[in-house]
Amino acid sequence: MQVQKPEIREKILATSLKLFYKQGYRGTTTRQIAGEVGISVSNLYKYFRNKEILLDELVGSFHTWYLTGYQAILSHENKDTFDGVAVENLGQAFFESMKGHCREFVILMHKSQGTKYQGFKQTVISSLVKHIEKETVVHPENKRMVEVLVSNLFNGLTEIAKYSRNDKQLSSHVTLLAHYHLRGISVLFP
Amino acid sequence: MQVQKPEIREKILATSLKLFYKQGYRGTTTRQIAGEVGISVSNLYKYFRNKEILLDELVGSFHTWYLTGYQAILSHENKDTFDGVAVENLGQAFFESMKGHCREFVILMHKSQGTKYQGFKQTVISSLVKHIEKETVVHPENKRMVEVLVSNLFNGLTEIAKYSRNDKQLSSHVTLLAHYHLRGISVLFP
Amino acid sequence: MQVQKPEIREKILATSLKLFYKQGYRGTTTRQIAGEVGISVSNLYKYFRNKEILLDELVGSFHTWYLTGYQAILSHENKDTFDGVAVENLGQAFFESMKGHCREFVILMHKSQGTKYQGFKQTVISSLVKHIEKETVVHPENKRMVEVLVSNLFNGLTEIAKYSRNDKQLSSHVTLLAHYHLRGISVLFP
Amino acid sequence: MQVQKPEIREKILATSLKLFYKQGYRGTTTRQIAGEVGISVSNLYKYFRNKEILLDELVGSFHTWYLTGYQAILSHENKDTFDGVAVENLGQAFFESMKGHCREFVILMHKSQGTKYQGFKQTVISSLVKHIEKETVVHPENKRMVEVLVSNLFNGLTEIAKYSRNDKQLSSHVTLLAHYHLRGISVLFP
DNA sequence: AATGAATGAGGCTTCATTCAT
DNA sequence: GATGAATGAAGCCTCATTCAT
Repeated sequence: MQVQKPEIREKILATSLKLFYKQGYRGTTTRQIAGEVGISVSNLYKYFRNKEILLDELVGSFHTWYLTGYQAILSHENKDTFDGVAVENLGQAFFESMKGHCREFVILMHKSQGTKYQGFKQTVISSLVKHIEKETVVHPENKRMVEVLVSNLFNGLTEIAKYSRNDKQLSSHVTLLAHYHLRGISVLFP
Repeated sequence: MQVQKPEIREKILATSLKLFYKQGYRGTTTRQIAGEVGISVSNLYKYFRNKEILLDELVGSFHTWYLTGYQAILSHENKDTFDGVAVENLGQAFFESMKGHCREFVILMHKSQGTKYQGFKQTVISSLVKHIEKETVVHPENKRMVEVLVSNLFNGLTEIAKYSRNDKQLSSHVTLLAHYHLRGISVLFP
Repeated sequence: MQVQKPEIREKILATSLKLFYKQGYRGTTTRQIAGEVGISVSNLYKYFRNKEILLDELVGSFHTWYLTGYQAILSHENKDTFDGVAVENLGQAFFESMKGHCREFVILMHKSQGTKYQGFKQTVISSLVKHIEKETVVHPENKRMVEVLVSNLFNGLTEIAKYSRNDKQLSSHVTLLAHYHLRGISVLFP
Repeated sequence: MQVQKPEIREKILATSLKLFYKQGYRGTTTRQIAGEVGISVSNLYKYFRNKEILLDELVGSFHTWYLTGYQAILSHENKDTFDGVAVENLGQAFFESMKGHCREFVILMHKSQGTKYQGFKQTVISSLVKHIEKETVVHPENKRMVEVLVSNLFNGLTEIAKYSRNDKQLSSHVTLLAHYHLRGISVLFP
């Protein structure tokens, strides 16, 4: 509850983001974070009550925001979600959802084993699957396959998020991915 | 030295497979394995010299076999690989490569962080990407995207492996995935 | 309390002797002993209640016998000790004391850390030192030095015991050592 | 990273020295060290990365220094080794080599089983034996005996090291030992 | 506000020993 | 008489976390 130096706070967050992203939550040590920041471990705990809260600060609000916007899309109230921009299509929607938060997205998707966020990937996949099943008649023996393709969609998004260096690249590759996905998906609905 | 009672040995292997599969290698403790099997931790070590060897027994031979057959496919000597069956196309090849070893495949792909197998996923992806780049002219700005799509292909295989209960399902879904993939990939080569 | 096969019993003893001699008591494992004997560890325990008792069987009687004869020598009742042979001098006495039991002697001297025999070396040294001090006037500032030389004497005996392959060699080298010792010791009593 | 409170660090070193000295490296547990120091085991590891490093800190630099000076003596470049003092004879040389490091010497000689230093004793003995054989004609049947006497020499040094409380005592006893040794050794060369 | 000191819990592994068949 | 199965205690080490200054 004391006045903390914002620079340090930010540096801790930045370093944690980098390390969680590279090594995962479990694979990253408080000692390592403190070491790279250049402070003592005990000082780290002055800024963040514990390791999980660090993760919360990094991805918590994005997590909430993402799920909210995501649900909105799925329930067709999506005209104005994701940062106030009207989303016209899948590619654009996903681009908006990740823009500026690629590392958070990757952490949530692939690097949160052992935390309360570990179900994120499954959640977003399942939601979209259910949505699709509501909208479309899915042949029972294809149900699993729909899950696979949705998983693939998010896997692709995550991979793109990993290397994207700017919005333009992100946007164009996500669009490509959406096309790839949509063209491919027709396999299931001949 | 001595051959142990198969029931327990098998139970350990089955339990480890289940837990590694669910929580990953690192996320699974010897205590937990022993606990679920219903034996003491020290007894576990009578059956398997250490934790990594448990993983070896589970995926080691599959790992070797997979990489061998995989290289054969990539170098076009693939007429008779993967269990002696002639493979006519991508779907069939991947089906043959996973048949009967779905859980092993999943563990190698997604659950081997912190072991000598941790590079498996990257290896199979990179190999295929290089292969594609040799065979096809890939526009530089699409290179990353090829990686994404290959990653997607293997992600799909892994997801299918997760729920497949019999060869027929596995075969048909892998084939579907291959079609989905090939149809979708045309996006990159308009 | 069942009838045990003498061959196995002997083989266990022989193997333990060899291993304790080579690696020390602590450095030798019951598994290793059983393995080299070719029986199960649990069977080993049918023959010997525990690891320390194994050591007892190997060196216990020699230990008692040694100390008895040794005390006899020190108290000048040594005319007929050590295997019924009259000992005329130091070299002969020590030869008699070790003859046929070199490995036991070495184990007692150097390889019994962590057992009730670990004080053996210190005991024999101290006894002889006290004896000398009773027999001779030792200048106070030389007292420690007497201990050193006695320790040296036993160290030499142990080293000779390590490589001696027959009684003749043992006898001659122990005699040499005694001469070396006696000639050298005069340094203290000029 | 950080410099620790010297008191505790020193207390750990002192306690380890004492315990290694008394019970050997293997016979001493981290629990025991921490217990005697009055800290938790985990705290011990804040000061020393692992058990072997504790030993290194205790004897490492002495070990290097000793072997260097020792080789110098053996190759007759020994006029000015061991702390810059010209050594005129064996006794003086050994005194210089041990001065101020008696406990380290003892640990290296007798208490380092199971560590990288375990060959020290054999090394110094073998070196000197080889040196003697180069300088002198040793009758084949006496070769073993030379080894025994050299072993005895170092055993004596170690024993003296064990109780020596000051340089004067150390010096005079080492000198006495050298005389004892040289006078005794003439037995082999009559 | 910052840090060195400290720790309990838990992770992997080995060992001597017991038990049921 | 022999053995595979089983175990508790202990060993080394790391980690997230707390406390006193």
